[in-house]
Amino acid sequence: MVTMQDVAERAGVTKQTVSNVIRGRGAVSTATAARVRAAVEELGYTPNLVARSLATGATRTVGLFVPTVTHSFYADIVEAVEDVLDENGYHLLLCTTRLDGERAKRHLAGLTSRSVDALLIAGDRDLIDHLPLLSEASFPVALCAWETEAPDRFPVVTIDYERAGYLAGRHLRELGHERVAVLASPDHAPRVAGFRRAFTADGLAVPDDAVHLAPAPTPAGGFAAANAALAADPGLTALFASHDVLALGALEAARAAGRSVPHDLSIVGHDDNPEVGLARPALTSVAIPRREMAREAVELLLRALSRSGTPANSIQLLRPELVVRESTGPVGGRRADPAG
Amino acid sequence: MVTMQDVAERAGVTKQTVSNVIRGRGAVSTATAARVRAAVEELGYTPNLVARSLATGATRTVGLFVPTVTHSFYADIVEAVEDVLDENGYHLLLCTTRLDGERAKRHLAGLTSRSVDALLIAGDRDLIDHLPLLSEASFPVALCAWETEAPDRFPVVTIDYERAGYLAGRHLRELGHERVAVLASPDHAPRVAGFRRAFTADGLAVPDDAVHLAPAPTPAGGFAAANAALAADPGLTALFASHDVLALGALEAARAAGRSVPHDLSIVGHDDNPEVGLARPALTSVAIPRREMAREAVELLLRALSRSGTPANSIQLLRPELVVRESTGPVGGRRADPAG
DNA sequence: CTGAAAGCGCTTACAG
DNA sequence: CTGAAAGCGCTTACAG
Repeated sequence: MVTMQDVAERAGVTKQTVSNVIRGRGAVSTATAARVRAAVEELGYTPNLVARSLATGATRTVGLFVPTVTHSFYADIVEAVEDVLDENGYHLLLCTTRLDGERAKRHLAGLTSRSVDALLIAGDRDLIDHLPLLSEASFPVALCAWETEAPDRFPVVTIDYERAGYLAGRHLRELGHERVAVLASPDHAPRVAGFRRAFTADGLAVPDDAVHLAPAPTPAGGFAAANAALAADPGLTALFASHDVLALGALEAARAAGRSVPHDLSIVGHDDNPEVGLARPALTSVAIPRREMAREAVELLLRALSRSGTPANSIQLLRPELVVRESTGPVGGRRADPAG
Repeated sequence: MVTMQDVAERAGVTKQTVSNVIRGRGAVSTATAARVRAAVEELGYTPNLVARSLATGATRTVGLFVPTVTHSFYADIVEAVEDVLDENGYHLLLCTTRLDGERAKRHLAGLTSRSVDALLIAGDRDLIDHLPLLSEASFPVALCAWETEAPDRFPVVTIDYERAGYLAGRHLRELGHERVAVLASPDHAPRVAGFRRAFTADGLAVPDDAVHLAPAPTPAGGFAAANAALAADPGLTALFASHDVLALGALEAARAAGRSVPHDLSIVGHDDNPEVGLARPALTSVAIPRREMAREAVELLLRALSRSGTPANSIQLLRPELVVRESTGPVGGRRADPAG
């Protein structure tokens, strides 16, 4: 491979002049610079980034941990992270942990070995036990998409999940619903709490036994939970699913039970995944700004890097937004009027 | 940071003895090794991978280009690639090109600078114009998931897409269908050709005007194409969609046209994406072994690396498989008999 | 504006 | 089985 030394000889200068020209630093006469550039061109020189990293101590690479990339939520995060990185001349080292704590730990150890300038961990509970390993890390670390129990050692950029649930609840309240149930995943306590708050704020309550845990975070799980909810209280007029996939199952359950949505039953989801717009009826859902969240988290990291300091140990909450579609309507089963 | 030299001093040896112990190479007495290991432990030493890379010339990192990660097809590929890499002690540098040729080119240049040991490009037409840059690459490069015009300079691991289309066609033929149409994306010529071959093989034909290009690779695009197909030939008994998303739109179109699937119209998709099992009726589709394909491609690369040679310039085709579900049935609209 | 020196932290032959 | 030397290809002060 052609080295900086080769270019230097070709241009009749020393290698650090070449270095100066390439980095655009230091003072180099335009004539010399031109000669160097010509030599670079002729030789097809391209700097060895590994050597540069060893000299500078920076790899211009950021590590990202996500549980998986097969969910649109994390896929969006990965792409948003990559966008910010790209804008700033950084590369992305990706690790999906896939419910494998050992694997997560192994990769963590690899990254610690100075191959990464900063690290972002997106909602990755596979890593929760290994996070202490990072407290001695020599590079900035941040957490994002963390709904519960974020270790307070690291800066966090996440969603105001409690408010997300609240928005869903308030929407249902505004439509007049009083008897409602929740289909929830175990990890979604904050959004469930927010949902309930919207009712207690009005002097109502969502009793504990109206919260139905889904056996799995899948449509089938939502189907089962919705059936359970409907069986427990046939007088329900609305359902909040702590995740869209559960809501999709709930739509099925409503159909199976002969209940028309939203006339006989309103359903609100959470996350606003792309597929929910395709459901019939299109699902009302709480949209959470995933890409913005990812951007903020990376920018926090990059800021820390440029100040060569540790990031402020803060927690930043992005605000969710309710997206009203067709699956929610006023209590009482009034048909919507097609004409405006 | 603690260095190898620090460990050596602590253990009372020289640094290359430490190096030997860490790499498990060279002959070191068990007593010395134990002392070194103790020193490593006490000091919390972790080797600097960048320095090692500079010395060895290998980064143990493989680059992967994909168009996006938000499609389950590519998400699966990314995870499969990562699995193989992880099993072999390699890291993943990910680049999603997102229809941005300039960005693709920029990243390509970055990787060329010796920061990667090998490169895998998965079905990425954003890079097609920049592939020549890679012909001088000093590391092995492979292509996978390439349906058309794969440059014959690089080894390719892909799907026998022609056969995928053929399987769809043969299935329909076996069910007795003769008047069929195709909903296609422009990039899917091979699968369309395979589909047509199943008919010409039986002395029938799928005329050119029975191939309808979808305006977009979305359900809406499939909907429009299916409507066009049905309008052009109301006597159609079956539809082949070159991609599942189009098939999803076709299901809608059938519903809108008052045609029951599969009784009045059979529909076959392609790719066997996870969501098609959730469609109603569940979609018959051609499953393509994406993860296996990705594994093979990475293993090819890794093999080349261990032989420190260039990979054989070959093309390897993985075989697709038809998955029959509910959206296809015998021609003639006979209702399926629920009892065995 | 340009050049000589030292160093980043490791590994690779090669002596002993 | 262990150590002294050279080198991987850059960058960072520092003279001139």
